[in-house]
Amino acid sequence: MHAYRSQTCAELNIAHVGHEVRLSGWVHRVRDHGGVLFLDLRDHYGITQVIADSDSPAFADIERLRAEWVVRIDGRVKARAAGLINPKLPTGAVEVYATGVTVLGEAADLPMPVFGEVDYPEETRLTYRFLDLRRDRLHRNMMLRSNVVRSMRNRMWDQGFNEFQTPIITASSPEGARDFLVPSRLHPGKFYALPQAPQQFKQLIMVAGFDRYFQIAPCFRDEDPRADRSPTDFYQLDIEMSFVEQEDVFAAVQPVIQGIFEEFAPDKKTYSDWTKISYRDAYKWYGSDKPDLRNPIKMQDVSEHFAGSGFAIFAKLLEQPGTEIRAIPAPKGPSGEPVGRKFCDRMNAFAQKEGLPGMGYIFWRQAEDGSGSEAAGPLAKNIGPERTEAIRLQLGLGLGDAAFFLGGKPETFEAVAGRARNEIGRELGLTEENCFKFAWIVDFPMYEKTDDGKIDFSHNPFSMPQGGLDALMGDPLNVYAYQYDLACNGYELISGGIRNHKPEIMFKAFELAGYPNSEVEKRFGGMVKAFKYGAPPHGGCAAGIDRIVMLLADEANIREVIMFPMNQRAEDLLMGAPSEPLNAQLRELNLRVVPKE
RNA sequence: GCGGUGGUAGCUCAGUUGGUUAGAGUACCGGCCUGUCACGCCGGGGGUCGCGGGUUCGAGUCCCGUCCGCCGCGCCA
Repeated sequence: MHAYRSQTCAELNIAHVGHEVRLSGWVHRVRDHGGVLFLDLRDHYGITQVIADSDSPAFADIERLRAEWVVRIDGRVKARAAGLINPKLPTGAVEVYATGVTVLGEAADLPMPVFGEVDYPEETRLTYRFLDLRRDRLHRNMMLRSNVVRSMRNRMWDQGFNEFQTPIITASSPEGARDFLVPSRLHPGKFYALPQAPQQFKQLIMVAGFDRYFQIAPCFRDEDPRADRSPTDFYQLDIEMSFVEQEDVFAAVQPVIQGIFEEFAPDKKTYSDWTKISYRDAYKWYGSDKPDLRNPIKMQDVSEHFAGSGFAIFAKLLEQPGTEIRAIPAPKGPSGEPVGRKFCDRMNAFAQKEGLPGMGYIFWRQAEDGSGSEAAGPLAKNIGPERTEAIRLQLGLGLGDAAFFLGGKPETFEAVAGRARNEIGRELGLTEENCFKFAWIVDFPMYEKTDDGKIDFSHNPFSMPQGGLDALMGDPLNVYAYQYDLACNGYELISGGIRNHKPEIMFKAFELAGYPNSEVEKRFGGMVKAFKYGAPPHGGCAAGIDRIVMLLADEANIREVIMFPMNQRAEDLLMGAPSEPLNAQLRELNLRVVPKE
């Protein structure tokens, strides 16, 4: 007999009746009836009921077992009588009559239960992560994650991609996020950095003459977390290909991602028409570069109806250059309930909470004289019936529907309008459930104006500007990059681009952002050098694995799909990270800690 | 850094307009129980009501400050 088990806790069935077996696992639950006691034994695979009565030599020992002790049970498989079968357990037709028990590991009083579905504080969950991971939900999420990663690798290999590993301790590169620095012992005063992504390495791999690279790569960024953003580190399916255009990358990636969603979310609809939306349109229509397309609401420019109208606030606003009035249509939901003043006022309050002066609105209600619909709301009165009707027609709205209006320079209100769109779609029940809707967001602007009026990269500095060197000779703000994101249900799942592989275009691109050639040589020297010796056109992308698993597991928080996540303050409550170094360590590194303030 | 929200037993929570000794479930300890599978029944231990200050005859409750958690904003190409 094996030292610990002859079967797992999921294996036994009617065919094993009469067999002498040995099981090991955790005491999931004990039900002590005095003369007979039941014990649910749990391992990674499942649960098997163990029974002992007063005739059993193991009875006294089993009686003192408590939840989460690790035990080995010797016993005999019994068929359960017809009325005693538990249909909720895969092993529910049998039970093991215990003849012996060995305690392999006792458990102290639990700070939280493993049994049951009760929610408990995240701080406790993270401090005792090993207990939380025993619970069904996290255990399932982690297995889902493992299977997703396996499937990703298989799908990539099947398409002829090769997996290579790139350094973890490497050079800092000012790509965007804050670096994690690692002090160098051999070079006092110098620091390594953890990679924010294997970006430069994968491009070097292309220059090195390999093709179709991928890696399940850890990425490190020292930025504040969000519900869908892990602090410190996360994993990407990193991809790069040579001799490709944007469409080639899309064609390689879509089958992998779509296949993963179809494989692991069979109960949900995975849409296969991945539309392409320009970055500017995404903001205009959805107020976001990662729109949730399950929500049918599409915002529209309605400036013409307000220019010179009786609504002075908007009419005045429109006299300033670069301003627009945008409408968020809010058609009544599937309930058929009219969108009324109460809802409109609540959304107006929402906009004010988000820092805007407010949102004007019109809603179309049953006319008091019964003659069809009439437009109500403060805006309708001010602009008069003709303009109101023109707006209604443009937005395609009718009785029971409403529309919200925002004005100003679009960049000042677009993001809030996008969040309002989410709220409206959710509250009115317009957002389609149980599905995944994808869109490639394309044509990202290469540059943006910072608050102090300077030109800086708005996204990835390594992307190829559309139009090449020529495009960089005009207004930088009109330059678009071969750069794209994949949006799904309001999340950014993938980000990528066709890379800039020409040194002269690269120097020019950085020059426009205020980086002299010397700076580029200094910070990206390795890559620039490589580009001087025969670089192929190349491009790729990186998919957020944590986020993909999060969507598949139907979790709203990324920590639910990460084995050992940090808390919101980037602390590991279980391992006690970060921690203070020993003085000896600091001396060896020639470092001194300067106390704050 | 800013905003929202929360903090009461190991855990999940209740606690009214300020009013006696702060409750329930669960977990833990003890007793009873031979067919449970969220077993049941009886009893017991367990509290700095996040912390500090204030108002009051009296504060878990009201006021001020502060710390911590979560969510969002900034930030994250």
